Amino acid sequence: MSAAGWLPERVRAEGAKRSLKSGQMLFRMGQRPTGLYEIVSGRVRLVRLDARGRETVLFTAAAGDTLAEASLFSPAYHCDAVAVTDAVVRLYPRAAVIDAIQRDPKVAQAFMAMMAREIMSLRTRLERRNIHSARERIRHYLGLHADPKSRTVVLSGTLKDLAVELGITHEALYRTLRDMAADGEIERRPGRIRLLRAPV
Amino acid sequence: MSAAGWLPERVRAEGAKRSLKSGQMLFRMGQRPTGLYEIVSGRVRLVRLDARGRETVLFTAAAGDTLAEASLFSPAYHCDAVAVTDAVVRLYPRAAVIDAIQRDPKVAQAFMAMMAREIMSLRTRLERRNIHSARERIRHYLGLHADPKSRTVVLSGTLKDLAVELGITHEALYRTLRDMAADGEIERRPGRIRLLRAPV
DNA sequence: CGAGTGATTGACTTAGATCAATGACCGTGG
DNA sequence: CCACGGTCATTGATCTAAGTCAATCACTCG
Repeated sequence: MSAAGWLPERVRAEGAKRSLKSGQMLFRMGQRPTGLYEIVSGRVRLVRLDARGRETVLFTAAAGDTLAEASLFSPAYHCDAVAVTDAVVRLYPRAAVIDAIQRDPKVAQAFMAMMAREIMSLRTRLERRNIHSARERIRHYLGLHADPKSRTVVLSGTLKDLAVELGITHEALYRTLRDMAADGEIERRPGRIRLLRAPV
Repeated sequence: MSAAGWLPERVRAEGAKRSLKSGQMLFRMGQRPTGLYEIVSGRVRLVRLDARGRETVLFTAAAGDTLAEASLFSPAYHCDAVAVTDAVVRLYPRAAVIDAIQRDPKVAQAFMAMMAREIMSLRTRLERRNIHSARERIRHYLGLHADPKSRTVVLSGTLKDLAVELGITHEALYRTLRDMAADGEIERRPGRIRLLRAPV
């Protein structure tokens, strides 16, 4: 998770929770950034007006995601943030975060490591989206998330969530899993999937 | 670009070019990281053996991409890197990079800002892949890449490259652009596309 | 006990992938 | 200077995997 585990206690303690109703704005383009947001629950969208004047979604943040890291280094928000569900966020004040990073090399190091990991993860997820076949996409996901020892993937959320992550409909996911199980490629148990053998 | 423009001259000068033949390994999982790679030309893949023992692609790096940032903070590579075309990379030694980051807060700041921007960009590209319709995907891209004044997108590469970025076949891209032009939504000129009016 | 959601399966439709062919360029080697 | 091989751009025809719509069952929760 890109949760703010890298932040020192001192700063974490300053994190102020804020509740948003669905549709409510968290911040607006052009405003001076107030800090780093962490989504506690619900979903928040980063939205920008494009060249045509239409709203275009840059990113939909869900629980655990961190928002507006880039704004830490910039004098103004480059997009709007609006809650798409009722949501709770935690705000870590900009000054406190920057101060912690500059004061303590350990914190800076941890912050950079976290961002580097986030980049890796995003690149892998993007790579997965280059795969056209649903089955291959599922294999890509399972192969990388299975525990090497037990060859088992513990599902963190629902199958519907997984379908969203994979970029396919939940129906397609159900059907493909069913087929993979029928082919003896995987074994299904509630909340987990076990890889059985290499496909033909 | 995530090019290493944030690196101080001193370190940049130490960057040693290395040429790879297609298929050649750049580094292997488990090895001690040597530094930060920047792709000059060609393509290099990050590959890992998954739980099933199959090779799974984590990321395909192209010119301008930076490789193995995460390994800067880790004692061993977590995957293999192999050239998929003849390629040229530049290596910035690990010690020099880390030293520069720790010595100069400006460099650290720039590095963090670069990573934050990279994260934003990746998230936006991932968001785009959630869009199912090819036309909407193209709109998303054009809307965000058009110069707001001229409403014009200057294409950096070929249309085939753009199709890859969008995750659709080049045929689908050609056809959709043709249709959008016919509908008066865009205007095409060699190497650039101009947004005309909001779609119905 | 309804209401709400996840899981699952069936039927039907379609956007986009695939396969194929053509013309425009472009560098280059004889 | 030109023919040849290679890539890009483009369009047509065809096919199919996956999306869409819809219904059912199992659960959980207040």
